[in-house]
Amino acid sequence: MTALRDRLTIGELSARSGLAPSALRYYEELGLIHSERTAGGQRRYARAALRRVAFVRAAQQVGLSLEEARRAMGGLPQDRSPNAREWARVASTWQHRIDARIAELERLRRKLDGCIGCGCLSLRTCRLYNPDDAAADGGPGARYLLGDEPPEPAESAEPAEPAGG
Amino acid sequence: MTALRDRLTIGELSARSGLAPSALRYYEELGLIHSERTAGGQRRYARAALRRVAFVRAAQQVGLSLEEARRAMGGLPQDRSPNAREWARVASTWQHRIDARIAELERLRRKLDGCIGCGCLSLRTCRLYNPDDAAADGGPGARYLLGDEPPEPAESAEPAEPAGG
DNA sequence: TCTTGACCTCAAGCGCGCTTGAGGTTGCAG
DNA sequence: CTGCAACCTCAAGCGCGCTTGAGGTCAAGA
Repeated sequence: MTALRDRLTIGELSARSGLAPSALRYYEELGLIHSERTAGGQRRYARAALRRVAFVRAAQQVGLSLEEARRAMGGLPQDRSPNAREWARVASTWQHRIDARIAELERLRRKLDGCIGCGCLSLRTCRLYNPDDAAADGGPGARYLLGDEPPEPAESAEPAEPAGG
Repeated sequence: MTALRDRLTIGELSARSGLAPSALRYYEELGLIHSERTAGGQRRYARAALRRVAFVRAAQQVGLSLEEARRAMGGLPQDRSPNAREWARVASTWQHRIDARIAELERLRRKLDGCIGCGCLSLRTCRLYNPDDAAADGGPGARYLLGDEPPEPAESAEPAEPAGG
């Protein structure tokens, strides 16, 4: 097997990571992974590259761009296993990212839940469900289904009755 | 105020939704929202468009494409409030999406957690942390940090203790 | 040694989700 | 009626994350 040397060809890395060679070259161009070259100019990857690729994919799942992933991996060595400290630091950054993302989704979920369950299906009183006339607060970008809490109904153009749950 | 008619201009919808007019025109082109036109050809939106836009943005948060969002809103009327049944159906589709996404993230989180906490920081025994030598199973795309469970180390192509130094 | 598939570079292209710009029209306030 | 901001269409462009293709080289098995 060509695979038994301690360096991987791009084809091998591709097979193992599930990413196309073109994608790996692209990652390398962006500085996400690193390779050495044979005398003839072909890429050879250290095994650590496989972990880095996995990292990048996971990063994308959490919503990071490739550039952000690159920065996130700043503390990880290119061709060696990271030590505990390095790993812990990077991973903890992640936990926060992930937690934030989960919280965001749970907020969204609860809002949809509440909307169905709050008994306000008359569609006039539920500010979540029917926010049209209390909008334009909180500056551009306020969208209830996303992060923002509905504003107090103070200057709303429509009579709002608190949605009893 | 120009806003008090029951139809919104694109500028008003833009201000209230936080999206640029160009984005709204684009959404309309894709069939995500709908407008009527004045005699002169300018767009006028029903208030329901605001809800639809919020919906789209939320959909994007959950990871849907605009096309998927369009399909997801298939059950919602263009220019009036949806009824309970319509809403419930659409929203429940969402719950599943959101739940799946959350589960995915929690899986990822737990893996990172475990990696730090499992005591395997020798970096040789932890298959999550150091999966290089058990990879290439599960077909292309197997990446431990994502959804896949690490495979049993049985038929691995390599001796478990390479990587000298 | 020869063969052949895997590899190389460079440039262009694609799909998504918009934005920008040119060139022209509408509609409301004054 | 006039002025001017807001609107219109259409076409092109952008950033991201890759893929595709042309044209050529490398390296390992027979």
